[in-house]
Amino acid sequence: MNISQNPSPNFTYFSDENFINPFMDNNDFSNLMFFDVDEGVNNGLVEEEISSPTSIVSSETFTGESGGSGSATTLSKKESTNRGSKESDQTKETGHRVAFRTRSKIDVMDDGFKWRKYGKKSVKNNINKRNYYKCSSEGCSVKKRVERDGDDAAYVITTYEGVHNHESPSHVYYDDMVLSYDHDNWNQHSLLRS
DNA sequence: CGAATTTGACCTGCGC
DNA sequence: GCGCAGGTCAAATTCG
Repeated sequence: MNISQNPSPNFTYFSDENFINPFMDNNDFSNLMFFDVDEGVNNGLVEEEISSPTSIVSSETFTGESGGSGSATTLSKKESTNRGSKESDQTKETGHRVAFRTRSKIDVMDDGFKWRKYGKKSVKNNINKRNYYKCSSEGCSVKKRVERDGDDAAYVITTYEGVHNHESPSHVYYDDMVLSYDHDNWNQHSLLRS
């Protein structure tokens, strides 16, 4: 498998035209989009701005600060689904989720992190299979889902869950973009940029 | 031969 | 309570 994708949930990358895409050969990021995966509300698929290049919809932390509107609720519900004590604690700390859709010829993009595939499933409303990956780095429980858009197979929807507790093995592309990233201000960043 | 992937089974939550 | 859907596990298989 290929070392995969991106957005180390430490992201800050993909900042508009400044984003240096390592896989430009296979992807058309003119339609890259970020989704606020506040599932249940809009299913993460914010169908808008397709015409505007690299529109960042939003990205939020799930670490339910009491101020959060709906996402906190969603998260706690999620957490309860964790089996027993397995990774619930970890998930709490890394309850960070981001989804984005890219127009790509390949399913799995190389984001510098190493992922191990642990599942594959066909989902409703999508003839394509959804693939499940975990960060293969020891102690890092970040997960990723990758699926082709059911409406337009030219697009790949990637969802990251959690935050890497380590740096990207190939910390190359977005070096200076990531360094100053501050979780708590990510929203502001995206809002400002957009 | 060890590591990674595949894939069917199993588990859990949710809606009816 | 039941069935469906999504997510994860783990044995079998494939790959380097």
